[in-house]
Amino acid sequence: MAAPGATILHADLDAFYASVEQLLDPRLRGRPVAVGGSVVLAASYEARAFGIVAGMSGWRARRLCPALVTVGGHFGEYRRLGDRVVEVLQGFTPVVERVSIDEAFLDVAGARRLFGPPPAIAAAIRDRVRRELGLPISVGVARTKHLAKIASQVAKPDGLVVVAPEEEARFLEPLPVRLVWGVGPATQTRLAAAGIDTIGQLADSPGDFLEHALGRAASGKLRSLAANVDPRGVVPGRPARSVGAQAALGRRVATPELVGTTMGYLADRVAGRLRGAGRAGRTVTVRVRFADQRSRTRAVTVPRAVSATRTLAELGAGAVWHVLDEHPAERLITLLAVSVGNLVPETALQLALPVDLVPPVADPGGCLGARRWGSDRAVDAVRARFGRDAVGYARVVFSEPDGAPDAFRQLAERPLGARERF
DNA sequence: TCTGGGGTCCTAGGACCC
DNA sequence: TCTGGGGTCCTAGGACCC
Repeated sequence: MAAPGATILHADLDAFYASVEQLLDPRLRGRPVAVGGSVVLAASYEARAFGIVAGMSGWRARRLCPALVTVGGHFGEYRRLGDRVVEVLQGFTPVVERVSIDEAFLDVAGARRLFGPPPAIAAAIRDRVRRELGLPISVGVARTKHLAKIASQVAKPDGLVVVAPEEEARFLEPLPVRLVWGVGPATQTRLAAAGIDTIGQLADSPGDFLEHALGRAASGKLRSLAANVDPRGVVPGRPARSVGAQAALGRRVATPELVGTTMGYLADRVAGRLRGAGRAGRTVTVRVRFADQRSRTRAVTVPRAVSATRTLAELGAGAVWHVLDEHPAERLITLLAVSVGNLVPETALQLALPVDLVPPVADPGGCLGARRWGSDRAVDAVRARFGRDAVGYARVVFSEPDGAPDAFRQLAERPLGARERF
């Protein structure tokens, strides 16, 4: 079998939010820019030179760089420009897998006849995104997704790196293990303790050592990187496997009112997205974080998939109380989260079930859910016309002035299915 | 002065069935 | 009845990524 050749591209916009801000306001170009308020969501490369990184508190960032320009963020523009970039990519091939708002894989194997060899396509993409949208984008080209992603990281900022098949080993050898997908701070520390800092050293270490240190899956992933076999193809439009939402609460006493209101708010968000995508889920998982930052999760799986707001809120609140009852000494909580997994398409059949077929109590997602689903649909329709705030739960409880804006939440959301456009 | 939110995948153990 | 093996589903927690 012939080698497939380096046809996988990973395209990654550089310091995306900050670059958009510099695009919108020319006065910001060349200056250290941070997007966000109390927390830095993104930092321009000029700001990164001062050691400022995403996730840092705004307070600390300003100490590191007094000249830092902090901007609130134009979240609608991020989404619009991210979508435009994807349209540019899709002009070269339909095989585009979007990973997040600012990042995508492409397989250009079928595009060579029209647009030339993959490195030329990568260069053309960079050129068009720069000229038509005014944004810097880095691209990695290789035989596998994994390697293409590493290549784009090496290419940053504003660069292009092509890894030819015969150069793979030499390319990887000196790179830090941290660039490997799946190696985070914990694994990096463990490897460093064993004297392993580079991918080359990793490739030279015995397989059973890796398996012992990292577990079967992670070591297998590393081995396949070293051998450069990556079973994952580029899959356009992979649907999400779970949908969730969380709310930080400060330090609050867990009262029935607090739990009920918060779960209502979170269920409203999650169930709304599920219905918007025509999906429902059977497993509801909640997370409770206590004042000491430790958290507990609890999951319940119901026979019939749920997408009604009130049903989800009730299941979630019940699970939260299970956790709280198991920790009677701790009454201060700092965060509540709910997530729905085991997703299935929401069929019309589910709604058409006769109301007297199954008792509602035994079937939280079904018949009772059907009636609720109808009123949820009415709310969805009003919101579609007049906006989220037109009807529903009082959001004012959760939108503290310097908390994450609602638009930012929506940016982090991943597409659920065909009906929900990214 | 330790910060936000939305996800994926893996592991390990238990329940249950054949 | 006991022992063994295999498969599936579920739960809780952790590491990691954007």
